Amino acid sequence: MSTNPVRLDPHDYGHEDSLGFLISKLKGLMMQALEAGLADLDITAAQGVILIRLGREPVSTAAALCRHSGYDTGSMTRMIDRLEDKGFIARERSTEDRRVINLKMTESGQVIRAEVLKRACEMMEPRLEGFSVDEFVLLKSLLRRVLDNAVRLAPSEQDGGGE
Amino acid sequence: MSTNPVRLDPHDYGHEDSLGFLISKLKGLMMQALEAGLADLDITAAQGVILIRLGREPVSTAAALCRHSGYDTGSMTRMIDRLEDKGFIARERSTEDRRVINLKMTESGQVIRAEVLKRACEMMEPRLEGFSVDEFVLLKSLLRRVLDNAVRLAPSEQDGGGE
DNA sequence: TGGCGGTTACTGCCTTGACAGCTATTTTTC
DNA sequence: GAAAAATAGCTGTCAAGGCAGTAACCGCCA
Repeated sequence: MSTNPVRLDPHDYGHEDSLGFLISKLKGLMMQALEAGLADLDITAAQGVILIRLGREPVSTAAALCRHSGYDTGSMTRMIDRLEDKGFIARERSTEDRRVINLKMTESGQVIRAEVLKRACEMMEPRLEGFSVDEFVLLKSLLRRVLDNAVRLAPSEQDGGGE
Repeated sequence: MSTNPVRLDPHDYGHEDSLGFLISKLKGLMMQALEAGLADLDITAAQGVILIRLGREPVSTAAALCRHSGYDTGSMTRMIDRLEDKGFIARERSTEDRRVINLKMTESGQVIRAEVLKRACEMMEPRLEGFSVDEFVLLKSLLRRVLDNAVRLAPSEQDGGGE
């Protein structure tokens, strides 16, 4: 467990089969496809992802979204501005901790979120063509292990996902 | 092969174990780690990736880099400006096709590229802790299959990787 | 030969995310 | 209880990528 059998050779690394390339390219294509799928909703893929995340709990905060998404607080403030302008979420100052602003989804936000989620699945499914359920679960578990390593090695700001 | 056994339920999708989340988060952490690893070289992770790619062939063009990386041509022009300003690559108008500007790595560019590649491997290896070589190969092959689907489904601009 | 579509590279313009600095508030420490 | 540290959110500034539009150029086909 503590020894690592995978050795990377700089001479072979950095081409089209490197993990970094596969991950980067896949992320880009997925976001691009989601962007296109949401175009008629007047919402960007980045905004859709935040909506999906925000809707998982009844109330959340900007700081929690930052930890989860990797945005900094300044960027998140303006992201929330955009979603608030569109009427999908509402700010509400906390009475328990007056530093905190609780974020709640509006009714139209919940409607949009459900539609975004549906389209995200519709976007992803054809990209899993040829996969069995077992393979899909295996892929996710392998990625989870790399991600856990990456989180553990990151300088700080861990967020296991629960928050 | 043509039927897809993986069905995604919007009710379950979009959380911390969804493929989209895993890929996005991993990409972000990897780029962030590479960024930190290259800081003292006065080069960004994005620039390093372009250098790695560019160095794989003796001569390439901006358009080829665009197809490979997903950047648009405008962004690539300025990316090349930055790398040229730093003395890592040189522009040279093609005589065969006068629309084309061939990109060549300078000597210092090749030195930097080797160092970037070395540090990229050093960044990645600890993130593969706990993986056997077989598991690593398996992960990449699964990702390659999703990526191939994603490329096939993208509106256009395919680039199998060879070019 | 000359037009027409496609390609290459470049340039404004805009959006958006990162970084640093700030205020207000809470928590910790003495 | 007061000072110090930490946290939450906001603002200014900058860097960088996307999009649209442009000019030069190639290949094709009549």
